[in-house]
Amino acid sequence: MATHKRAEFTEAEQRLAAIAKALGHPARVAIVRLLAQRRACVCGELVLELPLSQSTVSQHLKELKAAGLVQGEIDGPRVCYCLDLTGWAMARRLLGDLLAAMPTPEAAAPGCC
Amino acid sequence: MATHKRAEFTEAEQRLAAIAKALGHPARVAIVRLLAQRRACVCGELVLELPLSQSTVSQHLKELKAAGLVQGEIDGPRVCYCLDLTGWAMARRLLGDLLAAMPTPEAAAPGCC
DNA sequence: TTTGCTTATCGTCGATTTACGATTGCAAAC
DNA sequence: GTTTGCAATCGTAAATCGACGATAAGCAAA
Repeated sequence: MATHKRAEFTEAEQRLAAIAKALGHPARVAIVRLLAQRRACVCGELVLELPLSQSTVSQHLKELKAAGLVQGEIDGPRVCYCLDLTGWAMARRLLGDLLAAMPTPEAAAPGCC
Repeated sequence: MATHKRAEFTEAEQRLAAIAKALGHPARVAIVRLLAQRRACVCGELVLELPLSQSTVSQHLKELKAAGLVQGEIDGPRVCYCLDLTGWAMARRLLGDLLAAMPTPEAAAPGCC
């Protein structure tokens, strides 16, 4: 099998993978969509909008926060969540780069498949 | 905790999540990048380019195939892998939709955070 | 047919994810 | 100082993931 190239993975690859992973669950896609929709920051309303328990929603929010896609600020007894626009700018850049590198069906590649 | 809305999740949310999940690993990002780079379909060369064993690479390819992002054709003793352009068109659409729904830092939202 | 190469699959292991209820923590209101 | 309400965390259980070596399967050439 020869030896590996041990190239490990690029910083960009890991960042992109982390963002993609954070979006790799329907609930988290739904959450960011909800946050984008009502620009005003909802908090526990998310629980009412989702078919999940409060603790589960809290965990998903934690992962989105870790991925840098969501911010949370304590606002009195409740917590105000909203999108982390800086993180989304990064996501836009990384995803855009990847998609730009992928050929489109129109520009059919001369490849074998 | 009131009762849930039981909205479950949209078809689009699930599709997008599946695609994102497939890209949620650095190795798989690296694989699709390699496939885009050398338009000609590489096969086991991927193993040489990645710091992973043959079986692991095969599994990642299987997941990418399941997500509709990669195609494989048997070509004699080896297998010819390449991007599934139809799948990438879908990915482009779904990811584009999501990113379009997200506010940019310039268009600062009047929200609370 | 047998050999050799390439890829897929099996079996396994530990780590991680997903989900939930129960508990804790915290800030405001009483 | 209590009480109330919201959200985070803990603990847990089932499922999935990521990785590997070993083994099987497929095809071409010898």
